[in-house]
Amino acid sequence: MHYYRLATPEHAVQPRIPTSIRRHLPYLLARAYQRQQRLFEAHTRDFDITGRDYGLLLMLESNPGLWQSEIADLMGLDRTTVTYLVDGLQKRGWVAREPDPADRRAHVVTMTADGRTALESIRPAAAAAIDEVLAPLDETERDQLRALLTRLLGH
Amino acid sequence: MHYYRLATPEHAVQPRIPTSIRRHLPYLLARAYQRQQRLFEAHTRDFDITGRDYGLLLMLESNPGLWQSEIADLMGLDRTTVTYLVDGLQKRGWVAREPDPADRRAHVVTMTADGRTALESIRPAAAAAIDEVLAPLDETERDQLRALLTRLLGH
DNA sequence: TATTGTTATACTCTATAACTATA
DNA sequence: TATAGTTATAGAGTATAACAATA
Repeated sequence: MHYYRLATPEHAVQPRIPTSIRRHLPYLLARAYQRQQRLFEAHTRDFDITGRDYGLLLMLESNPGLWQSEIADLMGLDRTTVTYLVDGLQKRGWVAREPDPADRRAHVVTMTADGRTALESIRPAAAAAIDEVLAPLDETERDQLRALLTRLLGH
Repeated sequence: MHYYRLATPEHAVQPRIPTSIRRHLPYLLARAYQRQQRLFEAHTRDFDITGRDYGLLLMLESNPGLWQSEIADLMGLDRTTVTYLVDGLQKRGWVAREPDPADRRAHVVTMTADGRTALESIRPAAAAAIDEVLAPLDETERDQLRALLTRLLGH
């Protein structure tokens, strides 16, 4: 890319991200997230799923019967966005909504058998994506990153 | 929120993010990025700017006269997305496009005087946002996070 | 009155494809 | 032929406001 500029003395200096920006944590965080998103997409191209869909399935796996408002809290999303998200998974037959007998305003969301099957088939691809994202870090560094991000989030 | 559930024995267990997810790096990265985005928005509400706009202005500050294709490379974006991004900043009068005399296919993007003024007025709010995001970490931890994310990105 | 969820709607961001102008 | 940029267009994701059902 930009061969002409590189070959031309006046333009021989390739534009670079200045150190002030390369050391800027918001920039690093945004680029890391961007890379993670793209690698997840690349690895799960054969499955009709996004990273967030996958995250919600994991959430439901360990926490069956969540209310949509609870999903909104747990994922930091608006109620209407959760409606949209659950709609999509329900159309694929991966989750079901049932009214909560204890509070009929609320709908309880659970994974279906098809959802569990889909989750199992996607899991290896998701794991491969994570492996590629984290490839530059050894186990100790991954633990450090986990600890730092956990502190950052106040968890 | 969910007062009824909390007050009811059957529902006394508040739904929690399971440890398996709380320790999941993709989840932590996504939440950290989400938090950063929202705090930037909250702090810069008085200015008509997004985090990415701000990042591009910083990029142009230290690298005046970038081609749009170079911006695309540096920010990991598609050419058409850069057109859209530069359009927005140009409408606000913060950047200007000029054809590069050395290669008239390309447009050179520079900050205007108004752009520099805007950047200076926004900088304190952006800094406050970053301070709030990073508040849980001391200087040593910030350096560690910088180093780990830099390695993650292969920079 | 407050809360859960839905719907209608609109806006932002992103990318693909087809184009133009230059190289 | 290949590259830089634009335009038209479409799709994802997000949110606000108004609403219905229930508490």
